[in-house]
Parts: sequence; structure tokens; C-alpha cells
Amino acid sequence: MSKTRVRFSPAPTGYLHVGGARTALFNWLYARHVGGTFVLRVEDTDVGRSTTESVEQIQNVLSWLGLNWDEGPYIQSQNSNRHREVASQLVASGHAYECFCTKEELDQRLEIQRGAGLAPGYDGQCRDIDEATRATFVAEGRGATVRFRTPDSGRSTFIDVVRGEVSVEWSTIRDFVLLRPDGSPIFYLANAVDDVDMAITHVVRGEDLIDTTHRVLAIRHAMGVDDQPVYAHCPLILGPGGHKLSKRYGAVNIEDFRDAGYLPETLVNYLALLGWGTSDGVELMSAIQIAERFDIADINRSSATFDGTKLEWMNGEHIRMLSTPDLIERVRPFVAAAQTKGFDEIRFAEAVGLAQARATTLVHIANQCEFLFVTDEDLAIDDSSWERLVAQDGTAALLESAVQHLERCDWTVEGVDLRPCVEGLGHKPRKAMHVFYSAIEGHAAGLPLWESIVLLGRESVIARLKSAVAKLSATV
RNA sequence: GGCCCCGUCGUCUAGUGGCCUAGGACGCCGCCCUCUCAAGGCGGAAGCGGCGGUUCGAACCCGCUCGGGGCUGCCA
Repeated sequence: MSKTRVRFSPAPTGYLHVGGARTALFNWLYARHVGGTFVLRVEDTDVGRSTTESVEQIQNVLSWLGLNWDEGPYIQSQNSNRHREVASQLVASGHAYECFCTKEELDQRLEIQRGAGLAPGYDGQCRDIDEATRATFVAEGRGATVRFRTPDSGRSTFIDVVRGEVSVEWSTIRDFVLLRPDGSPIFYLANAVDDVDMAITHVVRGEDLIDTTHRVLAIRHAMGVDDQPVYAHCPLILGPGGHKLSKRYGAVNIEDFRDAGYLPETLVNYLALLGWGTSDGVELMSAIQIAERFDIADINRSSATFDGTKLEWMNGEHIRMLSTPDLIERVRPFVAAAQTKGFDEIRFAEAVGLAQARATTLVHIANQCEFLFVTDEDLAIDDSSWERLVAQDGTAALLESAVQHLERCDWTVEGVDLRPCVEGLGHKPRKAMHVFYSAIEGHAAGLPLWESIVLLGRESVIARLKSAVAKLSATV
């Protein structure tokens, strides 16, 4: 048995969305599970839509996710001589032929077919043109595509690991293009040839490609290749509208999740659970743990809908699993102040530690820590928190009482406890504490108050409380 | 239109003929804990698309039907 080789072969026509990332992940997981090789191959046969920026972006995202590849990236367009070579062999052997129909002619005939209520598709016009006609076309300077001659009868059947036997009548598949008039290869050709040349043993990809498998397999056979890779077609990840996620429809860029403060661990974990699951119900896992248990044979058949709510919950869980020093470094890029000199590392570390227990995203943590790194003058109380503060009974008295207490108490977590003030004025801490959170941290909900007060320092805390009193009287 | 694939709580899933009056997770609701928000604990509502078979017995097997998705391109 030859060594397992899988490949992730994205088209570099845009950013990597969750569907593509999941496909990459499943390939990576399987390679790691069996100790095989994970190949990255960029399928840029659509020259018009492929960009080098996209190639770079895909690599960046894969690296960020931790999906390291063992070979590549191979750039498919650099191999087009080989693709053309195979195409001419197929023409020579009669498996393919030149088609001189222009795009316009094709479109016209398609229209007619549709008008007549016929199934639209290539009509085989150039299938068997004689040499004289061919010479005329060439003399006219007409360009030619190379088309694959699909069988007229019989069935194409292959075994898919997740779906079982997949079979289709050859008569429903029209002759398809292998080479454009300029000699550039089409996906089917390049994909088939490269999989053969790179000795790919397992093809793990989206179900949207299931119908193309028949064509690719036909090319392989025409090339004289007898064996075929193991196919595993994964269910699609659907967007909110219930449609296939694509760059053209409701796609979600992985980079957006990174920028929103999601951990790569979370994306990997969540994506693995879209189309695959464990029988014991364990959900929170590291990439390594998943790789140990993952098998393409266990991939689900039905499509899944992407659910951001669960992703957010899971991110919080992964944040809690991180060591605090690790988390601090992950949060750092999200805190603008951390980029400046004189930044207070000690307080930052303390604050991240406090936030770790309650945050769901890195951005969330950065926001919760922010009050420590703005001046008292710059502290902004968000609108809804301010409205709540204004609506609270006896806010001014509450704030003033806190000032009095904090001016002379011990500066410890126990000492700055404001509950006695609140209760002394006849309020329930649960109901009134938001006033202090808002005045000191800028939000009604945030890091634990006593710890925050100690971290901020007496001078700042009192200044903020007084400023809130002043702002309050100006409002009323 | 033709062909292909799919169908378990709102969502992700476990389940491969009896262990299922269908289990877990997110979300939701209630209670507890509590200085806010979370986290945590406890409890709850919520599902096998439908109809026929096969069988002593069906979420699991078969047929039909309905629903969803994909492909049908000189995109991948």
C-alpha cells in the first residue's frame, strides 16, 4: 500500500471562506491521522479570476489555522505544458477532439435548445468533422477548444467513502472542454493530470464537485491510468439562506473571524464538528485530539448550516483553556495602547487574567481592559450604560458615598469593596452596582470592580466618580 | 427541464432493527450562586418531513412522495 497523499486544491479567486477552510481541515486531519502527506496545490486554471494576492492570502490563513502542508504550494498554471501534452495524447488516441465552435455560436444554439424545451448542453457538432472541414476552419483562423469525448452509453460509477456508490448515465454528460483556444487547460484536465502525477491517493472535497468526478475519472482512464484515488465528498456548509457558501454568495472570510478575535483553535474545532462528530459527545478538542479520532469514513452525509452562536461560545471555552501568558500575547494586537511605549504590562496582565474567565473573543477582552489604558478625561461611558446610570435612583448620592469611602479605605480588594456604601443608602448591590461599573470602567458590565479599582489606582477612580457626578448634574 | 446528492430538537450532532417513551452540545426558558457581565450548578420546553411496505419489532431496511441542496460553463 502506497503512502497516503491528500491535497487541498483551492482556486485562488478570492479569500478563503469557511467551506474551503473546512475542506482544507478535513484533508489535513486525515493526513495527520494516517501519517500521510498533505499537499497544497493552487488550481489557478481560471487565469481571469486568479490572483497572486489570493494565493498568498490562502497560505496565510492556512498557516494561521495551523494547517501546515508538507508539499507545495504547487501552482497549477506552471504545469500547463504537461496538461497540453496529455490533451494532445487524448486527441491522438481519439478520446478527445478539436471543437471549432465559437462561444457565440454555442450560446446561440443553447438558446435554441432552451426555447425548444430541450436539455441545454453541447450538441456534439464538431465530434466527427472531416479533415476538409477542419482545414477550412483552420484556414479561416478559427480557434479550437479541445473537448473530451464522453461515452455515448453505459454508466459511470465510483465508490465514495461517505456516500457509497455514486452512479450516473453517461448519456447525460456532454462532451466537455479540456483546453481553451489559447491552450490553457480547464479544471477537469489539470485536476485529473495533477492528481495522477502527484500520486494523490485520497480526494477529500466538497459535495459540489461530486458530478465532476465522473469526468475526471474518465480522463484518468483515457490516460491509461487504471487505479483511482479514494473519494470522500463532504457535505456542504450552508449559509444563512440555506445555499452553498461561496465567494459569490454569503461567504464568510476566515480572516474576518481572526480580526473579530476568534482563536484558530476555535475555528478548527468548530469546523471539524461541521460534518463530523464523535460518538461519545466530546466536543471541545485540540487539533491533535481531533486528528487522532478523525476518519473520512465517519464524515456525515447531510449538509450543515454555519452557526455563529455556537462558534462564539466555543471561542470562550478555548480562551479559558489557554494559559494566561499565552492569552496575553493573543490579546496584545487588539489593544492599541499595548503598541505604545510606557505601556503598563503588569496591569495589562492582571486585567487579561480577570477577563479570561468571562470573555468570548479577544476583542471582547481588549474592550474590557480598555478603561485601564485611557486617561480619566478620555473615558467614554457607552450610551446604554449611561442611560441606565441616569435612570438609577440616587445615583449622585451613590457616587459621592463611594468617593468618601475610597478616599480613606485600605487600597486592597477587600478595602475597596463598595457594598457597604450601597447598602448604607438602602440599595441592593445587584441593582445599583452598575453605576460604579459605568463610571469607572465605562460599561455597566465589565471586569470585577474591586480588582479593577485597585488596578486603576485611587486618584483615577476618584476622578472618574467625580466626573460622573459632574456630568450627571449637567445632564439633569 | 435533465442528472446527482441529502432529509433526527431552531442549529451542530449521537444513533447502522429491540439498550430510543431518541442521547449530547449551542441557543432559549426557569431556579441557584453572585459586586456587573460571564463562568458554574440544577431543572425545563424543543426533533426522527409524510405515506405505504418488510419485520414479532423500525429513526435505522425497501418503495413512493414532499422538501432542501448541488451540478448541468471556454468557473472551480
